[in-house]
Amino acid sequence: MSKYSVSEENHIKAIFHLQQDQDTVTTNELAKELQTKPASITDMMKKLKTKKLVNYQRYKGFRLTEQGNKVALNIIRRHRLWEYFLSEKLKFNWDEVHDVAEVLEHVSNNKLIDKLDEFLGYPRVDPHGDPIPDAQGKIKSSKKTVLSALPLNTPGIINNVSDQSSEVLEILTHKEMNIGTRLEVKKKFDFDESLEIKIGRQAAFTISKKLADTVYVQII
Amino acid sequence: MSKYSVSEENHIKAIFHLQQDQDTVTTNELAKELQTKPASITDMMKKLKTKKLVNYQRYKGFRLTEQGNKVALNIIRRHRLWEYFLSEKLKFNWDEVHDVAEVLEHVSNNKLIDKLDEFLGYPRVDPHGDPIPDAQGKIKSSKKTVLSALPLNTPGIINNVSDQSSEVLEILTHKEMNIGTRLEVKKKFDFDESLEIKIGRQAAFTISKKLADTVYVQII
DNA sequence: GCATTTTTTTAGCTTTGTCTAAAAATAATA
DNA sequence: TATTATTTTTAGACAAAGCTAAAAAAATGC
Repeated sequence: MSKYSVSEENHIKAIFHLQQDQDTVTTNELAKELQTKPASITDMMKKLKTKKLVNYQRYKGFRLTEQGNKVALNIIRRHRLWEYFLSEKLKFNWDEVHDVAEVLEHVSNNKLIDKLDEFLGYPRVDPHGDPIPDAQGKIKSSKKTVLSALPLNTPGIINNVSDQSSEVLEILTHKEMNIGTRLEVKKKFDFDESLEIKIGRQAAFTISKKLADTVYVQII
Repeated sequence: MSKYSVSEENHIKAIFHLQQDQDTVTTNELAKELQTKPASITDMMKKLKTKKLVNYQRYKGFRLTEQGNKVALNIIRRHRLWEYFLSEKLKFNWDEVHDVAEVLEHVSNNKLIDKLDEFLGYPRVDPHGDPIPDAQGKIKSSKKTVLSALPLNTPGIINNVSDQSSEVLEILTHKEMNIGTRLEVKKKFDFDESLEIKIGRQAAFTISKKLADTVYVQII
């Protein structure tokens, strides 16, 4: 597996994430995701096409090739292992790990990553509950139920948060909603779709639909 | 402390090392050290001068400013902490850590480095015995005696190896000469200045002057 | 189905960091 | 000291990765 530039890796990773819930990624979408201009995306797609990492025809959108997917999973593996390291070993808060891992993920030395994996005890999920691909790029995603769709009075355990921003993670921490937290939905308000949540024997509290859409639970 | 590019950091670090044993660093020397061309060095020196990191007048050589020294010590701190981490935690051999640390040293997040330092237990030397600057950039260098100058039958403990190449480090490992190893010089041969070394109760063996010049000991 | 809007691409420019070739300054030597 | 050799700098070019403005293609709306 050859080496790619930081910029190439960021493009590959962003396409990987975007193509999960759509069959083709557009120039504008990717430009928005990477906070860059559409013209720059076109240039990069041409380059990644010659490197056989994306399938691309002009005006037709794009997707990663098999090889592109492999590269993406490797980057994601590095990112999530570093996140786990920062959180478990260096005691970073879960809302601080993402930005640091964004830099560390580009240190592409496979021996380093495999030894880090071993040192960490082969963790299966990162601090946000996202699965960590193994050295072969295999990833097992647990089936996720979004909190906003959890039926009333059904106990669930938070196992994933889809938003990595410290904005969201700080609110969740403040409400004591962490990975592994067991909770139930006690009430749903039609007016604004907000939810009343109960954790353990604490008093119930209210969260917005928007926040509940970022949290995933496993029903137990 | 602002952020510098990888290339800028590499230039700063190289100047720092070169200026230890000379009062002024020349264009050609730095070009050789960084495996680049003299013309490129001139360009970079102009840039680092405007950033007040080097004192430089054309045709007159250069040195780091106070600020340049601070930046250099910070880079060296990062490098050596990562080396320690790779060696102690990830179980890399001491001849493998340098190259990986060359990349990791450029991740310039102070919180990361300070937390790494704490996690590692504030180590004072890296796997080659080189001192690790603290968060304030303070560095304490132990007085070093070069092995080739150690008097006969005087016990010493290896506390530093000045060559980071795996070539040298592999030979030393093979001869069981590591940081902390206690040894004595039993004989010196005038012809080629080679030395006969004795470690513990093993049989004595011979090493070349060139190798002995890379090893430093503390006399006990 | 044609005009308008939106999206995407192209063309050409900028910056960073490198290079080569030639010119200028300094150092070495006869 | 004059000449030659060496070192350093300048000038100009190139690749990577981004940008703006304009052109081209596709999508939308009446």
